[in-house]
Amino acid sequence: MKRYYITTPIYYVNSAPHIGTALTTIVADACARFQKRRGREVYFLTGTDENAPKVHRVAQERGVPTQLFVDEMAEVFERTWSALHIEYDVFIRTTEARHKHVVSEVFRRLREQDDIYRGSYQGWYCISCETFFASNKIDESRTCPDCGKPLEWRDEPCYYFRLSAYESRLREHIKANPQFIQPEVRRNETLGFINEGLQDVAVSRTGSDWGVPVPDDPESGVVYVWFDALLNYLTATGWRERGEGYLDTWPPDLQLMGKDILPRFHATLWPAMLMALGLPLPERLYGHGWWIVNKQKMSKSLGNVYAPLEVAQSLANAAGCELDYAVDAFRYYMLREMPTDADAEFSLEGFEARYNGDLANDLGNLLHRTLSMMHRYFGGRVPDGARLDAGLADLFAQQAAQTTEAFEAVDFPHGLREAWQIIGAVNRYYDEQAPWTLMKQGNAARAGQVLYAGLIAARLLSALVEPVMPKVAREIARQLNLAAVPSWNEAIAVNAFPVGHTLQEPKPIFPRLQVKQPAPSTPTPHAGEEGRAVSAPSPTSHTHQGVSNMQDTITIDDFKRLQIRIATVKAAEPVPKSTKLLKLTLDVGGEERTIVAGIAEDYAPEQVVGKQIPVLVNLQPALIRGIVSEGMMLAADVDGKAVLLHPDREIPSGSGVR
RNA sequence: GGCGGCGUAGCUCAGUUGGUCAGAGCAACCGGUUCAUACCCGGUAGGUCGGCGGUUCGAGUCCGCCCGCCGCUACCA
Repeated sequence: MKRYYITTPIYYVNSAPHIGTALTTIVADACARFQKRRGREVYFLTGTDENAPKVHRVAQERGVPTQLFVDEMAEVFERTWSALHIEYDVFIRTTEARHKHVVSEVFRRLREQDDIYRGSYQGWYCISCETFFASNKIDESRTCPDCGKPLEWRDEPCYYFRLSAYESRLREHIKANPQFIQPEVRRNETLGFINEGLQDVAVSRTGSDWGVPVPDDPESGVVYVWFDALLNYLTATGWRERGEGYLDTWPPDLQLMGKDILPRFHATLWPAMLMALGLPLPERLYGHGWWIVNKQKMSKSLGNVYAPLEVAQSLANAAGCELDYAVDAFRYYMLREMPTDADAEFSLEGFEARYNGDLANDLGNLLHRTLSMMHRYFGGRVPDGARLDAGLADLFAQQAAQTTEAFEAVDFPHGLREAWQIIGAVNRYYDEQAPWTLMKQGNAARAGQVLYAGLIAARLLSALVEPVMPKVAREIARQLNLAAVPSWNEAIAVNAFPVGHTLQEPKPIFPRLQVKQPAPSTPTPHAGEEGRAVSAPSPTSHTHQGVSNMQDTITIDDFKRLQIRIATVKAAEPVPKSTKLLKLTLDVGGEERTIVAGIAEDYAPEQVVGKQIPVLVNLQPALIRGIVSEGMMLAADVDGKAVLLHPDREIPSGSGVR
């Protein structure tokens, strides 16, 4: 029987995993675990894309041999995934010999059958984006329209893949197979892209020898990194060396990725390559949305990139919960809030709310109160005559079925909502039946029956939740004293606990996070405020807000969130095309920072160099006039004029202010 | 400009093929309960389902136009 083959993209190794790559990988892992639980044999592939010229360049900039660099980065990815409880079957690296052989062979084959032909290319190329731009798309600055970096002029012979030849077949396939591209937005987008006419794609690049050399023609450089990268999915099945054996895995059942690489790569170039090879196409391509942070895209230059492990670790620290469960909580949050069609907001507050609400109060507390009563009333043993009320049995079965359906559709937010209804139902059931009252009335038999529902629910939930929170599932099973988390099919059994079955002592899995003291009056956002917020964060800007609320008080904890340090101004220069802005280079105690300050009307650059000033250093970075401002200087505001503040005497840069 | 999508309670969002669809969760307020991790349960939301028309016996749910936001794409005469 064919294995369920699921893939993530291979990730660029020039930056560490963030919550975006974590999302794709966690979704893939949850899908893989879900399929396994349902009894399918699964083959789950992830890996790293190491042949990109950009990777080579980054390594060179850091003065590290490229192979060493990619080795280290690949390890960072593997370690991160392992820490996030990702259970992949293969971790592929495109620098592996077996992959390079596949790339060469595919290239050769397609060239022989004239799907790849020789031509030449002239145009502007962005190394960072690995993309060519037509002359009419760029302006005189000759910078990349996407990333703003300088473009290089390329004029060289090169090989083309005959993508245009597959235009109508691609369109027909997409139209005939609605499940092929999901969600629907991406499908429409892809069809739109195809309908504008597909151009042949340049599949060789000169200028860098890092990558797979064009076979039999090394003069032509290396194979285009996307052509190379997409083939990893084929390599991993053993297509080249296993004869027909690879068909136990091929084609992929589910290929997951971010929405950005779906329409033009995975949904056009990739299937066209497969058509050219005469191979079956993937069953389903799924492109999820992106995380946005404070209404902005995550980007390194904005500095709003979260590292998944740090997020989990900080929760573990704050809540006093085991790291494994904090990691699972992070997985839960990723999947519960997973962006599908549109992008979705990622926030620590949202994460904490899910943790306290869904995990501590709902899931954790239900297990805990059930086991507590079982121990208090029945010595931790399942009493005689306990069985599940029929109404609840039906509801459990129904919710499990809904969860299954949603997980199958990669709709985790929906599936988890369905599963959580079981918790609500049991809590209500407890409330109505009040086993504590039954005990006082001496009706232990009935009380045992009521609590039995909680045991069955907890057992069922351990199974339903396993794809999302594997360690938590195991811990639930352990507290229930089960040998293992039940399989998906077993989980719905309603007579799972024999009479006399002993239960472990309850232990909170998710210690509740202490809620911060709420501010006396919660400021509500006013219309129009956002428009002003984008103005340069000059030290005087808040005076324009006018009605600042004097009676608003904050807690000491609020204040402690502000990190203010004394910085020494190392350099200052006016920001071009602005009248109020100075770009300051600061020494913040061994660390150099750039900030943009709105003081140019009051101070000349040379007046501030060497000065020591207080700076809010944990302000969210902002892009101002093309400069990333990593903090905000503090100054007095005298009728709209900035007046610098200095320490009483010279002190070390980086000294804290409180 | 073209194509696609979105705009539903303070917040985050569900709402298959038009007829208990005006909902859930969170936040807030009130009440109940006490087995439990200050937890759980119940109640309270005067939401013109972005606006205006239309189709229909009946429309968040279909059609047209408009406004606002987003994505892709094109930057022409």
